[in-house]
Amino acid sequence: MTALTADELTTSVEDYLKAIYAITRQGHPATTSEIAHWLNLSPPSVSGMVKRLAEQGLLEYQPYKGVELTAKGRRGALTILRRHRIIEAYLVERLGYSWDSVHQEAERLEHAVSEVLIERMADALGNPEFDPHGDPIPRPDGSMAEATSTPMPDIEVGQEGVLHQVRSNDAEQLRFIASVGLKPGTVFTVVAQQPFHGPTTIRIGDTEQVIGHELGSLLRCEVSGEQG
Amino acid sequence: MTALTADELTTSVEDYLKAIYAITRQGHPATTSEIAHWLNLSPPSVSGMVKRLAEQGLLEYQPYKGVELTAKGRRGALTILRRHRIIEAYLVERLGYSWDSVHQEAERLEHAVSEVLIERMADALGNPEFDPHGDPIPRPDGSMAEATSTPMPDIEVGQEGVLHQVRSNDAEQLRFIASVGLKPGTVFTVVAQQPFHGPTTIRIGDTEQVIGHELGSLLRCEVSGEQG
DNA sequence: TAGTAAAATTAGGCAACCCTAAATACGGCA
DNA sequence: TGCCGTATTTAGGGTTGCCTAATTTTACTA
Ligand SMILES: [Mn+2]
Ligand SMILES: [Mn+2]
Ligand SMILES: [Mn+2]
Ligand SMILES: [Mn+2]
Repeated sequence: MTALTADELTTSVEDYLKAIYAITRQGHPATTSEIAHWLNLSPPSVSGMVKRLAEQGLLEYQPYKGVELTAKGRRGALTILRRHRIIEAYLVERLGYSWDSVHQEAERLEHAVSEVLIERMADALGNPEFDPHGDPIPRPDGSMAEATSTPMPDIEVGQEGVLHQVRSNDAEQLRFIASVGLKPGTVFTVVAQQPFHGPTTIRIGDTEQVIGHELGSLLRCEVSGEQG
Repeated sequence: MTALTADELTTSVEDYLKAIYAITRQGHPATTSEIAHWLNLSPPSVSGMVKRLAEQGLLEYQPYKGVELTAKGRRGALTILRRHRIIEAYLVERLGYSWDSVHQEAERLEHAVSEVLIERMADALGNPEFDPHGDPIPRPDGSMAEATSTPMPDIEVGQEGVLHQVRSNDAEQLRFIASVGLKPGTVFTVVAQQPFHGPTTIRIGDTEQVIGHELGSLLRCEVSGEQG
């Protein structure tokens, strides 16, 4: 009776769905330890929860084989993702948050807002397609814009690029990226690229910055042309 | 260790503090059944929780005698009340909510917003002193404006009044009040007042409305003068 | 194909909260 | 003063979610 009627997901469940969605985006089922690591929980906690989620029909679970979301689970994940990203956009646009500080606030609010509030925020912003990190905002029907963009280290030396998307939720990483003058929309030129996963050197305006490969891979850019 | 460091209160605890604050405003300790009724819980649940809150130093509890908030508990209650009322004000001012529909949304959001967000919302609104229902918004230091105002049934026939405050959280009551054309700020004239807790008849613009005594008592007004 | 290290699950617990049923305390009245 | 109804607490349970320690499974390697 509860399972059929209650459409409400708990905060924990919503965060699990988001995590599993993010992990499985990479093309493989989410393993227990990946989920545990993502959510900062112990593997046994994940094992237990995953069983409950499977019972609720939110994911398919094969012991020792990892999990994948069902259509219902994916719908849930996309709903929360929409909430999260609209909240982030709203906080930045209307309440003066910096793009590298909104994530935490959204992480809590996403579980407390109503559908009505989300749609009002979206309307107030003109129904944006991307959040402040360049992540596409799922539409109410679950579809979303796909930003096909290039990791910064893959851009050839001499090319000019625009940073589109920062694929990180880590506050320290985001703060660091912001501190070197990068944010979605920033235009830069690749000055040098070390081989063997070495760092990328870029010029932003008249300052040069060196970005390690690990961080650089999270920066998704559009190549905007040759630079004399 | 947990009790001393962790300043975070759970959603439940925050709602208990608000309830107890509201009840004890009336001048007497809050009884178990009053709290249970206010929060829609069973008395045993309240008995149990109240013990936990006393251990956390949020209230003083004498079995069978009711509870009263400690200074710490009152601080907590006022913090949530500030959050709740600023959220209500923001939703009405900036996101097009009607004053009779914001309460529920605020009831959830109040537990999820950070101090930073609340202060940004308050700043965006110019640090208002009252929420959309006319309730005073506690300031960060815990002080608040005191609206000394008159219950509608106490206004003499022929007097003009301004509705200042609607002392109800009940969605149906609020909707009804809104439906007869009343909201904080509405000017009206008392046309008739039945004795023995009978209804009040008022004129708003050119329509007359009859308000029962129970509802009328929740409507706090300022008498603005004689009306020819 | 046996051996093993890593990954995952099971076992056993705990804290927060809520509930119903049963027992008990309180306060007013006869 | 003693009885009685009401308010309150205690007893006993349930769910969600998280944890550590122990066990089991898997997959890889020798
Ligand atoms: Mn979250
Ligand atoms: Mn984002
Ligand atoms: Mn609440
Ligand atoms: Mn209010």
